[in-house]
Amino acid sequence: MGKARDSKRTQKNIIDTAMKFFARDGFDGVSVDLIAKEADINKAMIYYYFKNKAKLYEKVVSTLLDEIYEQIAEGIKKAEKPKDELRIFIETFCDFAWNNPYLSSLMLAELGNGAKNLPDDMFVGLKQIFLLLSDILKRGKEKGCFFDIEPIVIHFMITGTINLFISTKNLRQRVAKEFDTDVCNDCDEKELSSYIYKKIAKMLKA
Amino acid sequence: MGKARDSKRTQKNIIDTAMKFFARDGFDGVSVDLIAKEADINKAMIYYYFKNKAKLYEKVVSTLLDEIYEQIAEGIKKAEKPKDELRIFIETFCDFAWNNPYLSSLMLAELGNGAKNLPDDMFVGLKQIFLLLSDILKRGKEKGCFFDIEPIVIHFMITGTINLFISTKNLRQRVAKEFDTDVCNDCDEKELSSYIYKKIAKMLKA
DNA sequence: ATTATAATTAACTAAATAGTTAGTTTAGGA
DNA sequence: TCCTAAACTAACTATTTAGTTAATTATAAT
Repeated sequence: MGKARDSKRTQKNIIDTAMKFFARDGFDGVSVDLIAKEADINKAMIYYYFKNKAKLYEKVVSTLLDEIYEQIAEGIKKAEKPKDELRIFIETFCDFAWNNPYLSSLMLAELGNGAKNLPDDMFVGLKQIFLLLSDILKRGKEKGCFFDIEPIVIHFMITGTINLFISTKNLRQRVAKEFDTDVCNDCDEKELSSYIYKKIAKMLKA
Repeated sequence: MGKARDSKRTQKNIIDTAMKFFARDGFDGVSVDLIAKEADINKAMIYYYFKNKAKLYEKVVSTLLDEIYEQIAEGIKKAEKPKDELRIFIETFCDFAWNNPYLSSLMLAELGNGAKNLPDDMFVGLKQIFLLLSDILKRGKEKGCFFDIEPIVIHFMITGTINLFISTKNLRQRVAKEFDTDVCNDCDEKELSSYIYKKIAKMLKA
């Protein structure tokens, strides 16, 4: 029944549980005791494998950022034109965030507080994703298909919109129930990414 | 030397100090003891005026949201065409957030965690700001100047971009120092808002 | 089977935390 | 001047927190 010792599994179990609660309540909003209890392991195991709470948090964030970076970088390879690269960037980011909703909360939290929970050499993960888009935009500019580019602003426009949309899923439902305002509650990730791509592409045209 | 008793001033002092630290460290990242110490008042005064930590936080958030709402609503009145309303919405939001940088961190934090620190009747403040923009877009659509609108997505695009840009000021400086990537560090709030307006306006055109 | 080592546990500590309480000071109106 | 209510303080409590420790169990190689 899966109670045999298995260090890999214990570690994954801790990371997954920690991710869930760090995303919901933030670094300071979760206690190590709670993570241990929810993961159904002894608290000392967290210190055994991750040294301390901060290191566990780093592991959680870097796990997510590495994964999404890989997926986007992989996807872009298939593209030919900058416009396709842009579309794939948006689609892949959206798809990943949709299926790993903890990413959006964690990214917003870290960007919102100046990455204060991440050590200097760790927020590189955030930067790498930005550079991926920045390069796409630069190539597009050189080839004459994108105009009047401020990469960091465009980056926030795309990733910020997606992260906010995904992390406010419950909030938007509350709004829609109490007042009848359209807040795209039925919208799925394909519709979201295609709308954003369409709009951003238009925005960058000559 | 301003040590005379003055309940209004004490309360403002508490709110201002709390705002600063809640914005930097989040609701769970700040202790009431710290706020009291930094505000140089007795901790019991916080409970005397605000009942508890959660209520103080609500007061901080609603203070900011009410102010920005008022400023935008006031500004929009002067506009004639929907395009001007949109421009003023962006300019005013940008201007306010630039001069009250705690707003951006707090908004991102609340949106990122589903407003879990706000009671049901309080996230209305967030919604009101959205409705302001939503109405502008609706009017613009009726008058034929805006096309293919998803108000909530456009809202996140505008406010998300501004909030991220402002709350990452330090982060962007770190990035720019270590690697030479352009992340708009010299950009002021006028340039930011005019760039965003230009891009969003183009995006919404027929 | 023995043994070394990796995985796991229960029980602990010291500090920090939100919130309370009982009492003291101050200002302003009667 | 005296009285009252509002403004303020110091010291406290009960709980939670991150992190530790010493002892125990399982595993896999010899």
